[in-house]
Amino acid sequence: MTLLLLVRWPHRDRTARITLTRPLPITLDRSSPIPLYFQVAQQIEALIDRGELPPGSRLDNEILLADQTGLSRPTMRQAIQHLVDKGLLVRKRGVGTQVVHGVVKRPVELSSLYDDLSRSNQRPGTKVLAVETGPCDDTIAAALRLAPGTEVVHLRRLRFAQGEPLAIMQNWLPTDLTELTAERLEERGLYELLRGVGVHMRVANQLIGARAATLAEGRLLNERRGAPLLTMTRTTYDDNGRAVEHGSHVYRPALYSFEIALVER
Amino acid sequence: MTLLLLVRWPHRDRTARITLTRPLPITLDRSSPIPLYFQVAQQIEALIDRGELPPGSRLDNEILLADQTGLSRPTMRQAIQHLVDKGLLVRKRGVGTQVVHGVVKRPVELSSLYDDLSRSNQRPGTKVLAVETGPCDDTIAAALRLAPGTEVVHLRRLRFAQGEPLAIMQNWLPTDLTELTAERLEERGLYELLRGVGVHMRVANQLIGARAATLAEGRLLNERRGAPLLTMTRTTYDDNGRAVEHGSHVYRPALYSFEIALVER
DNA sequence: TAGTGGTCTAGACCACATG
DNA sequence: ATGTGGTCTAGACCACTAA
Repeated sequence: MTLLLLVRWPHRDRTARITLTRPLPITLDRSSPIPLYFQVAQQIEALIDRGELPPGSRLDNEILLADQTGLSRPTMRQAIQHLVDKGLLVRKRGVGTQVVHGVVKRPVELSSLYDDLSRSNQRPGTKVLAVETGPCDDTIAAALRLAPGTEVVHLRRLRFAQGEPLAIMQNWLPTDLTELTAERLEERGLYELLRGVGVHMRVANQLIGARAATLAEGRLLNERRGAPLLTMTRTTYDDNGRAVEHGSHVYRPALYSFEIALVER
Repeated sequence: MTLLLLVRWPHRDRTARITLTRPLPITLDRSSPIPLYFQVAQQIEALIDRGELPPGSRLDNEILLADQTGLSRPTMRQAIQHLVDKGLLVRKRGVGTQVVHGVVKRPVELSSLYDDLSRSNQRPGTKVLAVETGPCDDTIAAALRLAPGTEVVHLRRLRFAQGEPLAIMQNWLPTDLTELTAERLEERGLYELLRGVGVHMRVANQLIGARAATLAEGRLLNERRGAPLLTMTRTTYDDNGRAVEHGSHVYRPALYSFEIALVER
């Protein structure tokens, strides 16, 4: 019977439905400041990570899950939607919710605006090449939504990972955010410093491309002139919608790449 | 007074609060199959596009907006959250909701899994270099979650934009999805063909990098050997969580780059 | 202190997929 | 016909921000 179906609708999922015999072991702490939906999402994610919810396995439906945990349906729904947005679950109306296949590697958080390299292998090193304040040119002014010629801070840093040069990072920021010194920048990432002074970064637009290394870039990165480099320019906005940072970075592609999860909503 | 504040908390938004004098002109069609929250989101987005809600302007609070439109607060909230997820709005508890600064360019839809190049300038052309069926190697098998040696379809295409070669695209797909022919692939994108036979793509993981062109790639792309190329490998999953496509593409960086919006949730 | 968004509840009706 | 997720309502309480 099943085989016949596969022949007639060959694009159907051919893996057997894996259904848990027991309800999900979710425990809630209603006195915690962590939202209930988030507690649920974290625990389901942990189950997926530990393989207790293998790829392709089906979750119970929303209403049943809500009953089992003692939550309302909208709250349980919010938890599940959170994991759908992260690319861990897939749902289809009339069918149900499944763990997505192919979770070898946790997709990089779309939501994280952390300094790109703080998650780089082991101790990332930083050498600050320049910290200067001066009038910005028209390009930077346009990116930061400032009047041309406004004073901005200009950073130029060289990043290392495991002793190897990894990236040249240039950034421009409004002068009034915080006092940036080479010492601080060599022990903490730029984003970490900004968060530490109360800047809440919310939205960023990134443009990722490639180009050949200049001679100067090659010297800094141990590459020859003309070697391919991965480039990223980015403007970041805070929770007031104000531009707080513009960056122009180049990476050695053998040591760094961008991993992105896309989700259809 | 305002100036004093700016001196004491200099990282605050220095733009004057722009508040609309009139309620948002939202009209609803309750008989439409389009969800109400989506109708609202579309109309607010249109207002932003037309400049009637300029960058930095503040929206009324959720409850007021819900009253004005005759919707419940959760529904209005869903509409606003939709635009926050798209990077158009920014909200802060205790403060309100604003249009984000810097909307020169509509960020590319994170949600869209459309064929990368169908949005490329004007008439994109395609030359199909190969359409073959055969056993896959271990790399492809792992990417598509198939047993090694399973038969798969292998595509190799050259993309043009305005007559210029733009990208070499290789893709591998399970054989049971649809019948792919060179003719079909030259008039429609791969994703469009897949959607046309009922495949609903939901999640994709992309890895973006760079490397030097090989001699063969250079010949196809009008580049010299060693020229920098932008690379993207991707695996796409459907609404059953099944891998439906794996791609490995190289792009000429002068003609193509990736634009991405990141949103902190 | 007042105003905002963040979270949560307990229902309801509907569209869609499946058998 | 049944079961699923998608949408919607009308409230409620809380945490955070700003004045």
